[in-house]
Amino acid sequence: MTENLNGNRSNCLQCGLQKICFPKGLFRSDVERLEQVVDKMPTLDRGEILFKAGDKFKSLYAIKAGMVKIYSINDNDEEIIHGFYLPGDVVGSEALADKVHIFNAVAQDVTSVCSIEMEQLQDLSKVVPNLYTHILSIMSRDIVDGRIHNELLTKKSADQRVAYFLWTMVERYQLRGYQFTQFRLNILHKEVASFLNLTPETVSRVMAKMAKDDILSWKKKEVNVLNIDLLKKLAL
Amino acid sequence: MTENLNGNRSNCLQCGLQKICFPKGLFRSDVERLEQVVDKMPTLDRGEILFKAGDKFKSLYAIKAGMVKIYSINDNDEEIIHGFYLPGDVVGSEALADKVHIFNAVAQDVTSVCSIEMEQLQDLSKVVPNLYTHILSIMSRDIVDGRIHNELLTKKSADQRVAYFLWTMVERYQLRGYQFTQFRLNILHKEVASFLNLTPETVSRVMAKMAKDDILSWKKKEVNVLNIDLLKKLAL
DNA sequence: AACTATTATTGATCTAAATCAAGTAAAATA
DNA sequence: TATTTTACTTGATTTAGATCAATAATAGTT
Repeated sequence: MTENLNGNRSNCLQCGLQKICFPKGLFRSDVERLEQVVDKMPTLDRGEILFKAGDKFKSLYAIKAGMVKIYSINDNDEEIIHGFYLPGDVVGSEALADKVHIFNAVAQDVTSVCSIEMEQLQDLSKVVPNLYTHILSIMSRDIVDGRIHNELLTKKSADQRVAYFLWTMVERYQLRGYQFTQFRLNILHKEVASFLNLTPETVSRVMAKMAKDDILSWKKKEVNVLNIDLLKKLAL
Repeated sequence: MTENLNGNRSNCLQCGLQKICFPKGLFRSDVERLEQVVDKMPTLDRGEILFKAGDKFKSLYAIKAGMVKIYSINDNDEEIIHGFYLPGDVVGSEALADKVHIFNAVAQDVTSVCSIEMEQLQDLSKVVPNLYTHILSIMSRDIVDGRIHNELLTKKSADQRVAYFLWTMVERYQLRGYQFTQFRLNILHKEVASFLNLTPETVSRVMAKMAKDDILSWKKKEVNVLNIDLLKKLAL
């Protein structure tokens, strides 16, 4: 195990995200060992880069606070957003095969991230085999999420896509114990549009309809959920 | 290591797919050990099920010959095809998190499959740590493939989607050392349509155009590539 | 506070591919 | 082989959401 001189050693045992994040399902003794290879990184401001396409892959990243957006740029210079990641989520695993990142990850908001160096993690896995099982789980979820998202984009109407996006954000914040009937969502319409394969105009029109129907309002980054049941019904 | 009484022990070292399939990148000694946990399954006929949504996950499957289609059924009873898998490809990893399959896998043609029981694989990984690295690679590729496919479905025209699909099939068969200017492709138009989020009518129209332009013909399951450069150009 | 640059809204028009329709061809079954 | 079913083809019409356009609101900067 290498010395950690500059990095800020994290404290998984104390962290409120234990039940959601990387230590999920590990024994207390294993989490104590895991801590040894997890570093807290300097806080990122909105727009700051966590990694970008072409960067060498060295670590997985667990979001501690804030939000991270994963995206690529296509031939048309369009930004294609593949996901928004919240506290407890782990990003970077798609680079494991080639050890090079092929997507970009930027802080969507003031964001704090723990880095888990892959080499150290693999060393530790020899002692804590559960760790590998856990990475496998995270990745299999990513595969499934990708396919579900595919289905959303290809089989659902604009109304359903926007409703589903908002409803899952509500669900995810709720799971993390946040206030979820009223929360800050620092995402632009054009980013939602990119994620859902719509135009900002269409997102705007759907939002207007939702506000009119007293389902949900989203003004100046503040989401107000007015009728969660109707939102869910629209989403599914 | 449990006894293997009924299964047909496979022979990875003799298999022509070594360079593509699961043993890729493993030492000869490791492949010898891997063989011990790989069983050849009875050949599947077209339409026969490898696993279906709801089945308990026990094994990963490596395709030895033929083709496997992975799909789900949505609320509208539509078949949503997530991928066609060729010899050397490994399927089933998306079930690792919950140990339950949520997609269906059926033989698209006469198909032969090797099964790799996950528990045995995990036992073996304690001795051959490279094995885990390899599963991780396979899964990270699946994640990336999903996102690339997403981009195909959302940003490309019907012409481009069909061209890309055919071109990748050509590439994949070529990689496997098959004849690729002329090959059997036992997939229905409506299946291509499902995979590419199009209608069979649109696929038919695109194919008609490609035949007219002497790029590629596909009649009675037989593909004839007439101009691979033009096909590639259309695809990218 | 004034200025500038983004972002969001709303309406009018357009378009790629879906849907509808009506046939032909191929494959499966008797 | 004849019959039935399933798959493919081609044309006419429709439609959801994109694009174009012209403000309005918001955020960032001097």
